[in-house]
Amino acid sequence: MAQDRGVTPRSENYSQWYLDVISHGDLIDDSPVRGCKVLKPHGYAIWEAMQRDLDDRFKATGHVNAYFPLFIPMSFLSREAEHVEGFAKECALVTHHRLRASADGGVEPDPASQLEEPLVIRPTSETMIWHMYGRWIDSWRDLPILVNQWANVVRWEMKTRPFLRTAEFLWQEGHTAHATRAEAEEETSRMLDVYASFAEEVLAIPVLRGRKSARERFAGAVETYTIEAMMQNGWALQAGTSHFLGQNFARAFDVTFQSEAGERELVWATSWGVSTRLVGAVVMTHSDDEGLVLPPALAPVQVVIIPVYKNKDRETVMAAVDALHAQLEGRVRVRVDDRDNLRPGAKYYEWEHKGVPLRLEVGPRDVKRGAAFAKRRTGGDKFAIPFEGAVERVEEILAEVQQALLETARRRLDERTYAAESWDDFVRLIEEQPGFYQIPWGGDDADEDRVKDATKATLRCYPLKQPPIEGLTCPLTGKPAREWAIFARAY
RNA sequence: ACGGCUGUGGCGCAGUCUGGUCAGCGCGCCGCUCUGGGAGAGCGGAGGUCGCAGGUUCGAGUCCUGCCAGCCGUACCA
Repeated sequence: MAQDRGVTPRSENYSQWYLDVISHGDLIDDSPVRGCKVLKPHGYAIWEAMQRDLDDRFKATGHVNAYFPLFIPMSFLSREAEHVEGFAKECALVTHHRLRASADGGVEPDPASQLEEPLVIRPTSETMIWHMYGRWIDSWRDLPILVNQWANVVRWEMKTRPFLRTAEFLWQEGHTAHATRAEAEEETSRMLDVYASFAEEVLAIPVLRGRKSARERFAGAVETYTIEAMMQNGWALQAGTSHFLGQNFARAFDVTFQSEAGERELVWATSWGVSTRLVGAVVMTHSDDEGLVLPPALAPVQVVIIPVYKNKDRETVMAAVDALHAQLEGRVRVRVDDRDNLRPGAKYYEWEHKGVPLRLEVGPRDVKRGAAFAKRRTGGDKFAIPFEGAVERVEEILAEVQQALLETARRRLDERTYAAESWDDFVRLIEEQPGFYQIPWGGDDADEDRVKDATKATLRCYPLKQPPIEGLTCPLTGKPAREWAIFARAY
């Protein structure tokens, strides 16, 4: 079934391409539970690599990790009015704590074990954490609290897509408490910058920093800041958010502190998070019609060495492979594929599908001339890398590939950021030419809804970098322009 | 959640309309041999209560009902 081994081309069916890349890359498997996926070792390794790098960045900015419970008393969710409205529709509940044998031979909840108050499986942890912060915060000397947690959360989504939207997902959520508004605002912006530089430096995904409109803002936040990435089909993907929560949660959970001046004041809050959705962002940003492409800085395996030999050459080839492996190990993430039941060609395809940035082939001819035969995952002809000094050359190549991926993605973001002259113009263009539309926006919430109803495009953000807008008129509403806004179709 | 389509060994499918050698094909998998620079070949094997539960019938993969899951579209959302 040679024809079934490939990936559906992007041009033919972009959604199917995405699913094919993930399945050929061996990242995920279906689970028996609706909307829940299994992260297979290669998929999880990508998330682990993200975790490691992000965790270092959080620590470097003064944060510490902690862990809060999965179960939240249902009454907590109702404390903050907007928050409950935002999440009520997608909460899973635990109502019993015991099963018993049922008449049909199976099991059923034991009615006697019904909980007095159902527990919500956390869709996010603001409520639990602010309940706890109430116990921890007494004086200005207890502040700031800069805590992050790595956790799973559950949001009962109707429509799921691997990595981009699943019922259960892995993420980190930072929750900080501050004595002043300015300090909390500064934290919000600092963490947005952490996300943006992580996305660009490690994931090779250029992002647009912006502020969410009221309609798109996190339920319970005063302001939500976002990094928006552009996928290869021109759709936007919210890749991370940082929220200025004001005093909303402090008020809801009655968290006050005594200031230096001796006054009782409400605590200021932020929260910020990124999730396994970022794996989907990487897949969609860099992969091609051959399959997965991983940026070297993120790739669990950066270099794979494939021995090529006839039986009579086995020993000499393997000696050279082992020497090369020893040279690279510790400097780059390298793996030797010495499986004897596959021919080299089959291995090439497999590792290409898994997104490994660089492949080194070592056969009798290579041993003779003292160089490995190399191939970049991202294209170009095969080329020789002399065994001597190979590790430096390999590191150079990985750095080049990393850079090239970022540049390609950045070019796409730039080239596909458009303007629209009028409502009709916009409605037509967003369909024919998906991308980011930079609009001098003058509309209100209702106008925003009208755009969405007509085009499915949403106001992704108000970019933090705002060109002058004085005197411009909003092409979509005819009203005086207030602020530049990005509109796009989004995941 | 709504509408359309789909569910048959691990994967991709044929068979369903017209109920009765209809449990089949390709790939993959296991064993051996020859092989080995882009998905190798030969020979020999293993593997399926036909998504689940009821119903109609002498007889159900095939017909009926319900449920579950997946895909596409729509609505909602990180």
